[in-house]
Amino acid sequence: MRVSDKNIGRLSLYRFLLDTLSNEGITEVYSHELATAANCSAAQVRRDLMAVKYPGSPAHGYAVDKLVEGIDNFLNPPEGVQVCLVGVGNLGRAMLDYFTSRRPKLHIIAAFDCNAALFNRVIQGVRCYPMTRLGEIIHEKNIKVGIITVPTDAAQEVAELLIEAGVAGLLNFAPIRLKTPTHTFVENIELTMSLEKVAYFSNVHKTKHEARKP
Amino acid sequence: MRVSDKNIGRLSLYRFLLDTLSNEGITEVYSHELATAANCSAAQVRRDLMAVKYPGSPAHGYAVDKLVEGIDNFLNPPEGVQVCLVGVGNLGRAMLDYFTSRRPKLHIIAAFDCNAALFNRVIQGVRCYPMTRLGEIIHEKNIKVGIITVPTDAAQEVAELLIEAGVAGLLNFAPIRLKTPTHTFVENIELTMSLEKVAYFSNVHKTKHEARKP
DNA sequence: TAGATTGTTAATCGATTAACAATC
DNA sequence: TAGATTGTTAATCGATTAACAATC
Repeated sequence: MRVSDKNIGRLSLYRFLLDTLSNEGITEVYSHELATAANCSAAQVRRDLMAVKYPGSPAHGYAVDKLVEGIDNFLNPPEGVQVCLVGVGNLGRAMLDYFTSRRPKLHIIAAFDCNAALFNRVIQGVRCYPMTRLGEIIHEKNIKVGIITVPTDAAQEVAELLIEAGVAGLLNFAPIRLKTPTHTFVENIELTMSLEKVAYFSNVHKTKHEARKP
Repeated sequence: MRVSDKNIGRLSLYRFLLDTLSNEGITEVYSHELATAANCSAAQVRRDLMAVKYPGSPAHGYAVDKLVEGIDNFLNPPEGVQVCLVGVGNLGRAMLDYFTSRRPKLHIIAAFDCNAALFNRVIQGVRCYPMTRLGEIIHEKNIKVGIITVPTDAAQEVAELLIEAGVAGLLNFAPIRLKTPTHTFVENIELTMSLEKVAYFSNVHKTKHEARKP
């Protein structure tokens, strides 16, 4: 089975729903329960979970804790993925806060900024370094993913520095299309698009088109 | 033609690309140029633009400025959409900053927080009000969209207050699935999913699956 | 005119779901 | 066993693209 962008997205979503169930003390879950929560069919859930290769049982469905483990192992390599963040402004701090202890195998282990007042400060458990040490630290700590939360003007330059230093994937919050080599994976967070979707599908437009959940 | 979530997303993306072209002083654009930039086919672009009903010309393609106008008119109602934001922490401030003057017809005109130190302060041109005045101000200013940037624990309660007050669409940054009535449109910003995608498709996994841009 | 692009339909492609044997 | 669910394929559905007449 080809594993697509959408499969990964749904697996991440199931993972999140399973966390919620786990917190409620629920130990078993059926495909149709995850389907309801994720807004898709039970067959879809079973199909997605096939990629994870964690088998369910006709009698008991899936064991919540084992399934979480299975999805984690599938999505992230066992040794974990080292992540850095560039741009410790409001958005950067919010992201350091957001990602703290959300996934055991995704570690933000360094932040970079050009503001000297931040050097060596620890924010949300992450140490802040000057931009000049970016290449050195990425090499040393084997960082493979970079989160870009710098102002738009600086984003392209930062992307190039990160790629040059050996990062293979970027999560980009700046509203520009980064020019990157084809072997680099870029995920753009398109916030304007998201707000525009909400504005469009809110009943403001009810007269034109029927609002619906996609 | 049915207008789907994806169409709206791409239109918003074209809109963004056109802004860039406009800044470079380019006045005409062909479908295949937008297609290259948006990573889709020229036919896709032409098909999407049909919904906008702004006609191109076989000789000159599309006029950049008119097309921007056309997309704006299509995506947002002429009178504009009033938006509020709840939760003026790091993320809330970052969003107030981000959305400033990005779309002429999407106006963030109020922010709410329970921190009394923020009351009546103006942040990025947006006045901050106490939560107790939420219903009153949403009515008064005819606000139809709410952005939720409060901590996870408070998100469900805030969503209910917003919907109660008459908001029709929500942009939710909290990592939970909000329980909302079916007539409310909710767009969830799934940041963990996004980071997980980057980690997966980065060459960390090259041995398992070929990394690709979706 | 010749060449290129637009608007639009038919064909294709891929993703989702229905269905069902195997299993508990 | 009977009833429900899993894993998996075939059928369906919807979105994307190829193709082409109309147009500049």
